[in-house]
Amino acid sequence: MTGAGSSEGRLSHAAGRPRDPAVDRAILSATLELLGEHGYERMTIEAVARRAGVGKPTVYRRWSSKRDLVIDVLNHISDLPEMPAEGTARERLTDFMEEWWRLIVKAGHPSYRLQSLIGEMGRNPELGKSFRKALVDNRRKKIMTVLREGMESGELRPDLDIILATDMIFGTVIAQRLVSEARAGTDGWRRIVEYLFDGWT
Amino acid sequence: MTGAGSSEGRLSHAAGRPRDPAVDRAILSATLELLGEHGYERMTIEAVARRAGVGKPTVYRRWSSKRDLVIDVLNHISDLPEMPAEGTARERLTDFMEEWWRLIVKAGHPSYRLQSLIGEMGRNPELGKSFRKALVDNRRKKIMTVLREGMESGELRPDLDIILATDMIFGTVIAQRLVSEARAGTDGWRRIVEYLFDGWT
DNA sequence: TATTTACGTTACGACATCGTAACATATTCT
DNA sequence: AGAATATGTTACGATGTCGTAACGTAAATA
Repeated sequence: MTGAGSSEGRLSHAAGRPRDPAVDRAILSATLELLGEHGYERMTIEAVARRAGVGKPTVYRRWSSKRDLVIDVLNHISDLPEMPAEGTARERLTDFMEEWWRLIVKAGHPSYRLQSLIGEMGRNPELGKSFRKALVDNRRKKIMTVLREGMESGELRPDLDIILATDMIFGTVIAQRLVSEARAGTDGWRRIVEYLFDGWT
Repeated sequence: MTGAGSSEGRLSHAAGRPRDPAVDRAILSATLELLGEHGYERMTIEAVARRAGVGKPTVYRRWSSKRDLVIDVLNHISDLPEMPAEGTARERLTDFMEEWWRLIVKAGHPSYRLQSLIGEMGRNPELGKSFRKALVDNRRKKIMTVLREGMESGELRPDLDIILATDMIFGTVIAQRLVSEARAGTDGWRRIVEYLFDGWT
């Protein structure tokens, strides 16, 4: 199936009206927003076209199906923030969480409304893997890596259950977003790391 | 709108075939299972009827719409586990988490597959409140209460951000279920409390 | 200017689901 | 036995969405 940019194979610019890349971007952007707002089932191609300011055939000219369009969108999703390379595990995680908060809560980027699709991973046979890749895998891997390095450096207890510890960070973000609706304090999720490293007592 | 049991208003048993309460239960049970498996949109009344072993008109005889049926199901959902009344905050939370784990992971009760619907709360205008009530409110309130009591008793730091702390517990459970698919260790989520009270260092 | 391709509008076929009608049968009470 | 209600089967109308066809217009190149 072809996606956006399928004209790249032409060696020279043949006659005919060239596709407008801005249209591609508008469609992808509209899809991202509506996916977050409605979820996969409720989102319609008609709504995507309207939001993008194009006609439905224009969408189907680029993507052969609704499913392909959503897969393409999920594949474009940013895996920011990056994990800082320098500093202690605590410092790196603190900076990471603050930057993550900045992206999600402060900037309100549409891709970050996708946390609400977290349940689709295990329930949507068509797109489960794409959802997981877009929403979970990359950031979770970064967190696990820094925790492992913290254990190796003696900064964290050597018997830390890494899977559970990673879920504690990741899950807190999900709960803040979906349950408390990210009316998080102004500390940019730094306190998550503080509570986890120092404990509540 | 009438739900199951609407015949209760009859003072005496008039002529006619009485409704079978087992049919009510079969429908509610089938709805719970399919809701967890597929989510609200993909779940169909036809599939519910088939799973319950009844005809579609039998479902619509009791609930006037798909939405009413799902609301009824969500209202029936158990808010177990109970929070133990005795002991320190740590002991009570530890027992609570272990019992929660027992219900969700060990017993595999269908209602506990509903965590995957956590995203519906903010996205589904018809049922958002019902989802929130069924999936979040009661247990979250129990956790917040015991944390507050721990602060008052001096067991927890007096400046603990209760909302965030509650989300740390609640979110970890969500992540364990949806991300790590509850291949939690055999310690029944006791370690969550240990990590949160003692910290990772 | 002619040709080629993109585009939006409109309409449509195919399909799925919601919810209900019609009806024969089953189950209860009077 | 008759009346009343529940039930399942079958079919259906209404509606919505997916995806596409037809067509006139726009935008590019030859």
